[in-house]
Amino acid sequence: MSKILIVEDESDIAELISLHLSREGHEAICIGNGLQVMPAVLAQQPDIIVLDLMLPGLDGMQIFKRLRADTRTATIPVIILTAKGQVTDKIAGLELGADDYLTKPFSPRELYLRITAVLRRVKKVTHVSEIQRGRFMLDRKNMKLFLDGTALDLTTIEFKLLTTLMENDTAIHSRADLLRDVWGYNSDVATRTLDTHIKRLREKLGAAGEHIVTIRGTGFQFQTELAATQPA
Amino acid sequence: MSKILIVEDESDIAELISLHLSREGHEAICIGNGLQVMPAVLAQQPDIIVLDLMLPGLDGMQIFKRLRADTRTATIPVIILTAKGQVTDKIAGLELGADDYLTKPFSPRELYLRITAVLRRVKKVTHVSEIQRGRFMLDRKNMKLFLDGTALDLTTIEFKLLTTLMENDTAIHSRADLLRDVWGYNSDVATRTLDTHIKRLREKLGAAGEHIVTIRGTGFQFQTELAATQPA
DNA sequence: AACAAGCGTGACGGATTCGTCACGGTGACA
DNA sequence: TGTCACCGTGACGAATCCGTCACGCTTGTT
Repeated sequence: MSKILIVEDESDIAELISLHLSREGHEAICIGNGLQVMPAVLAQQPDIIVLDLMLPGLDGMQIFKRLRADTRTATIPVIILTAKGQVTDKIAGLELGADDYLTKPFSPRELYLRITAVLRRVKKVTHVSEIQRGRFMLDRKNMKLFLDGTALDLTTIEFKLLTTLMENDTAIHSRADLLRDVWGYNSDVATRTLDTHIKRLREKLGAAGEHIVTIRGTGFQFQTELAATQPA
Repeated sequence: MSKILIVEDESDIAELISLHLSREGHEAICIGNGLQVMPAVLAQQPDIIVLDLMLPGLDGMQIFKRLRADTRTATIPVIILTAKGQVTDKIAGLELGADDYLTKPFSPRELYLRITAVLRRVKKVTHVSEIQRGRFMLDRKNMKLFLDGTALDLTTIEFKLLTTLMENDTAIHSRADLLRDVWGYNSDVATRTLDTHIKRLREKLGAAGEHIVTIRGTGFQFQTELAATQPA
């Protein structure tokens, strides 16, 4: 559920949009130009704004510029509505930082799709869950490992094993810990499975496999910075 | 809040650490080597011990071995402090079961980070990478789905598909969107793959599979709250 | 009612994944 | 130096995963 502020003077259009959006589970608030837009935005804190450029009083573009100038509202996504003829010269709106635009006439469904698309895009950006360690970057969302910028495909277990190791670099992960965290084994079982997967990980990492260090008799450790090797 | 026992003879270092840790909301207790370590540990029952190996009297390593030998203290995490030069020969500490080590000089912040990392690992405190939607709870970390509290195993693709759907419930995900987000397909390809995986997901969800709704001609949608079905 | 487009479903086979085992190598310690 | 515990590695087979296809059903339209 998202809160959507609609700035539109034609009340029938506003109602139509609002009805459709609320049916899809959103909260739609409509205001015309008679009311001040900026105070309404600050009061309502909408997730997204739908702005008609063809407002009779203050030019819609002026409102838009004001929204972008104020730091409190600059990050709120805006979808612009224009009439058919305005399109070309008003695409300037996009260059000013609008997230999308729509030309009248349009179907409520179309607007809805644009809104959800924009919301998804915005929310995705702020929802990144990544682990950065030196040359390594773990992308949880896409279950990928980036090594020096190039993507590597890992299997489910490999990914989880590496994630566990990397989440606490500098920490030693005992065999029992890893078997518990990655495999869910409770009791300490004697198995070579862990070793095999460590090996497969190191293989995929190539030379960078050295970052997975064996602590003999104890377990394994991910070292972001490799200890300097003594030259001969 | 955790209780941390610091075994350190240099009082200024001990105070610095203690001050920093207490500012972060922890309870820090400092003792030097003049006092008996083992009795202090047994009396205080700390959540974690920070042990300086460079104690003048009894060797720090001896204390550490004793901590590990006693069943009452063997499970308490220990972070070892060493001077720069000692590193290589003292890594032996790790093999004896230390959870982490730090070489002097170090910043209090660094120690704090290590401590919280170890505590998190031990306490199994998981990150908040969870999505809650009605009866469903997605656990990103363990790639599991909890439905009404019981865990369901999903395959990699199934998990990602459901995650994508659930991240924006109320949004309709077009076939093209899903193929792009889950499979990484760029162009719109005609395939039944998506349908097959939707079906497999619904199967695993059982009756709750109804939460995945088909929007004919458009795509799919995850509905946290099912629309009321009209009785006959 | 007839039709077409869109969707659900079962089955199949190739590909991947993963646990296990045996064997050889390596480091620790006496 | 000998011994032993521990670790690395290659191979193998079972299980799973997953894309594809054919076919039938459903839905919406004329």
